[in-house]
Amino acid sequence: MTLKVYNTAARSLQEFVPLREGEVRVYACGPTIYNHAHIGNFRTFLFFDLVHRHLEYSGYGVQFVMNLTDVDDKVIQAAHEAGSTIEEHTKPFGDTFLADCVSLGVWTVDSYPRATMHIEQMVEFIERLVDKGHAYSAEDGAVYFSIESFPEYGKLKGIDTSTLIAGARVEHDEYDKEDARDFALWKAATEEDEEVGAAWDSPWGRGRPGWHLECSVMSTMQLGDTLDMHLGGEDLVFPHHENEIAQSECATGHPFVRYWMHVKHLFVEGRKMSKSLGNFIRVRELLEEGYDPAAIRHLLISSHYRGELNFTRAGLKASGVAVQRLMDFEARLSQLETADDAEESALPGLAEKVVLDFRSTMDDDFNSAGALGVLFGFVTKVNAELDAKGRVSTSDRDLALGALRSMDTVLGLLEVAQASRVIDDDLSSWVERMIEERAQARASKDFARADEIREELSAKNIVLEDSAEGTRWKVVN
RNA sequence: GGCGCCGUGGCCAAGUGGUAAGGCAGAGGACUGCAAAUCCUUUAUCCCCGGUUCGAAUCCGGGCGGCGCCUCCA
Repeated sequence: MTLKVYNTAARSLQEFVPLREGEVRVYACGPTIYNHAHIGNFRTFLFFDLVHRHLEYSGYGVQFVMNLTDVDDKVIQAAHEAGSTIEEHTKPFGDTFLADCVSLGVWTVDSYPRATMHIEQMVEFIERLVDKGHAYSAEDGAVYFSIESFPEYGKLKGIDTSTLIAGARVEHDEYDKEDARDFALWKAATEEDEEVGAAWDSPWGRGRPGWHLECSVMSTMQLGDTLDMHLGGEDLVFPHHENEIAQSECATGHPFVRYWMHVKHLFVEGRKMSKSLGNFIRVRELLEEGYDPAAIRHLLISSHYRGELNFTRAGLKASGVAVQRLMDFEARLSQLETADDAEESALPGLAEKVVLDFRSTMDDDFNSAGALGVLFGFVTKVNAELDAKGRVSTSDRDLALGALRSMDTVLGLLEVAQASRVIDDDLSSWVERMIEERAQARASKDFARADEIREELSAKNIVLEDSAEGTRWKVVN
């Protein structure tokens, strides 16, 4: 029962051993808040959440930090186009991002540092690098990291740095780098930067931090020189994370990250999500269209994070049905009438086994797709047992329910589904009255009236289920 | 060009050496006033060819097909 994670740096599965026993310090590269987050972002953030939840579930003390990038080229450009400052521009997107997280059940993390709040620390960090000979200030007012001073550069991505010069289209001409591969730690302020409030004083004049810097500074500041896990989208492996390693290890003298994990980008309707294709789907839109947030969550965690995932409306619909099955199962168990003189059932055995299977599947590099399979297999077996037995003891029922809820602390599906289906008391009492009226109609064999009531409720997404114990109702999305 | 990934039933998706989890959809059945929910039954030569092995979806080689990164896109 040990956690195994795929470490990008090793390009293989490794047993997870944190620096300090029982504690895990995680840093995740969050969004750049220049626009609303899209579902691709959320595949990644939902994976972060799965890691967060599973680590806690496994008994670790977790310190989880996720940055929000509020100053970089994209932010500056967007603010400029909107005629506002970067602060004004990013504020609402930061807010809606956190709101989207709540909608999809992404747990709050310990800290959401923003680059603009750590300019001073970044300047100090650069000074350390300059002092140690890993960085130099250039004529153009920028400060660059010297790749040559860090022979291990390229180890994360597994590339030979010498190929960078020949092959890639490296930034050139307008910069005064000593080596084309060097990257900026500090950039001199342009007129545009000043206009949108993205310029600060520094020993090298007015300017702003390079994008890679914020993560190195904020992560080591809050979590220490060596992080247990660093997470991000696959696009960040190079150069972002490679550069973070270079900066951090040169500044601190310690290994930066023990385990790197990267999430594969998702597709939409079979194609890459991109501006040119205009196929961005924002979480906001889906929620406004009335899709169940739990269905979105289900779909985004239904395939392994390193595998392909093609996001489609059809898939979302299927996920919605799957979530409903889970909800129905939870309702069946929690509303089950138990009998303490009931004969022994298979529930305790099933409950114990499913949790073990679930854990070991999640321990296998956060295999959420496999874990869902384990969960749904449990649903079918328990339903069958309940059909066969009729009545079970309270303790057997509670064991099954406990197993279900235990697994959901990691998956968060019931959690999100229930949160989005809150019904007010007025509606609730109205439904109860209608059910009562229908019961009378049925008792007097007035099935026409009974069906009429069912229709009326159905129009409001309320479904009735008749059973031996009476009529239950539920809201479906 | 360099580095890398993927190809499992109608759709989605686990499994990575011992003869195929799970979800959705379809068909049939049980139950039901009708439904819903639930259960049962039912649908896979695991892209192709060759090799290793007692045994491969799983390992190796080749082929075909799809894709990613190498551009401050999660």
